[in-house]
Amino acid sequence: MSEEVDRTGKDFIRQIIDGDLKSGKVKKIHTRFPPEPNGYLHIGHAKSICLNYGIAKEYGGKFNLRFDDTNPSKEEAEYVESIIEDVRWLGADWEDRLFYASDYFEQLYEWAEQLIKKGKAYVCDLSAEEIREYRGTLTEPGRESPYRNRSVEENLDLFRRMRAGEFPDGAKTLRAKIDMAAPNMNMRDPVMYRILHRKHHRTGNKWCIYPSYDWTHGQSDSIEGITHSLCTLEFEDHRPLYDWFLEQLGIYHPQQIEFARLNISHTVLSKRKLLQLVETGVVSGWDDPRMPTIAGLRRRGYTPEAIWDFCERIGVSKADSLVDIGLLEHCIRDDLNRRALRRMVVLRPLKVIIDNYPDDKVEWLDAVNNPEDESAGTRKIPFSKEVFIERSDFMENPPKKYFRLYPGNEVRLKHAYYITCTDVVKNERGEVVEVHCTYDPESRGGGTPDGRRVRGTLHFVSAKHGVPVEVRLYDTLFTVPDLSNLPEGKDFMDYLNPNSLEVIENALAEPSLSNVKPGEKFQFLRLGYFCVDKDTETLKKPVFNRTVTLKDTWAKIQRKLKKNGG
RNA sequence: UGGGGCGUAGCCAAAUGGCAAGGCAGCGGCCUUUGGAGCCGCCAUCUGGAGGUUCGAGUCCUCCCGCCCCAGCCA
Repeated sequence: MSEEVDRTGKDFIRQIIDGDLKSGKVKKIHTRFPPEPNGYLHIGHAKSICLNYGIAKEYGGKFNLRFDDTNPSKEEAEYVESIIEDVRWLGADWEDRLFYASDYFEQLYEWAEQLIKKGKAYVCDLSAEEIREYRGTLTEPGRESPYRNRSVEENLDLFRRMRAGEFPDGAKTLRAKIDMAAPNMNMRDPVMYRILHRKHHRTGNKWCIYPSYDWTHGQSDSIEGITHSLCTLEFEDHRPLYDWFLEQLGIYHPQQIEFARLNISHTVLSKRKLLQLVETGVVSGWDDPRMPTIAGLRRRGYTPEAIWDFCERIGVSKADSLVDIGLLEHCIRDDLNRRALRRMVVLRPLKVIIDNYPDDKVEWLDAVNNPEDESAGTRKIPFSKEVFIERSDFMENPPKKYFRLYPGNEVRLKHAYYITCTDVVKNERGEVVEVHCTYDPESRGGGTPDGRRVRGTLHFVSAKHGVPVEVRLYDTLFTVPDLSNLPEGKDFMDYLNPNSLEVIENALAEPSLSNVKPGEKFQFLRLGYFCVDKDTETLKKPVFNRTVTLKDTWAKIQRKLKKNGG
């Protein structure tokens, strides 16, 4: 205790921050999340948001949301709106500090003139292709542009005329004058401004030259007084360039720290690939419940709490990783287990007729809403002579360890009665269409005075009370875990999972589910967690998305039996 | 073959020269009116490899191997 910094268990970034605080390098922590509005946010961005906002909160500091909107040809207002919504939904609070890099265009322009005056930047007439040729390769140094030694006066004049719109797109660029032989490619006279006669979503037609990301990012952080600029690994070798700009300008210097971006198995996390999925119609949109976007996860039924939990569990480091999607699923199960109300829904109904139950009798039985939370209370569920059970809960010739309904076996209908299978009715194709049972009136509520045990408990829906609902079952978007390392000639689109969506249009739900609102979440007993989809309003019937299944021990046993030749 | 990073269990990830945390997955068992949840136990004689320094090395040194990123007027 005392002067030792306790770093145990903290990620390396927090350890650095602890050190900076202790040494007095910084007094208050200030972080930011700097998205480019050219697509929807995904779970990888959530990692960054949780890191940046989490740190600001833990250290009593501040957190900014800033759009890095330096490229009007890719960016749209729709994206800034969705991003704002998603960051807010995740619970990160930027208070009154919502900024745009485009807010700094004028300042950036002035700074550019400053560099020109110092002889550290020049207007270059080389075309894009020529710049590439002059840049050299990874192993050979580049050559200096023939325009590199223009006078300050000429550069200033040309740059001002670039701004004034005298030149067409691509005719000229403003470049930093650094070192064409630098082993770090980023230092080989990088482009600071390009001519782009394009309308910007915020500045409109005010500008026809736009600053590059490299020329914008570090200074934006500097302007905002960001103490720790957290970004992903690919910007590590841009850091010397940012340092160079900041030093030439003589302005406040934030500390950049890089961490590894998130990868998750069986999905892709790159805006380019996600855009492709959207544009090719493989998914219904950025918020398709199969998408790893924040909007998709939200529609799928994920909660901000589960996403935060996930981001905390995966940790932060500099090692490339591929996190098992099972961990994400664990997090949402863990959260929903505690808070989701239980309901009964039968996906693929099989009729059960209880022969010794009175024809027109209906009983309303008590059912616990959530065994994990007594305060969730109870509800009434109807029971009658004819009920539906899950087709998979009956087998005429069951394998070993099958505890569900089969001829002669007694099972419990959850919250209701014990029933015993007495007969099976089949159609001409030999398919079971109806099962006959008898019930034990003594077992009302699910237990008997004699205390005898039944191994199986089934969910059910009373036939005459069942409410038709649509249920959408999702699986992973891709069939292989690692989409970053595919065989020669294969593309990630070659591994799309044809069964990533299965729609069940005629499931039957208990009556309490007849009136639900989009976003509401439930556990359907023995099936999984489900979330009411927004289509509920347009389709005029309840539509549920399966967020995640329950853990399925029986499926595991089946797999084992199969493997052992059972 | 230039530069910048990274290698700890099936997957993440701690460790800061003192006897390899934790989580997910997996495997046993208990319990159960959800084959859910919960509970208990097991799961690295070993840190990419080889040498070296040290009483002591995942941590320090040397060499080697492997993987990722950089040649946009994208971010």
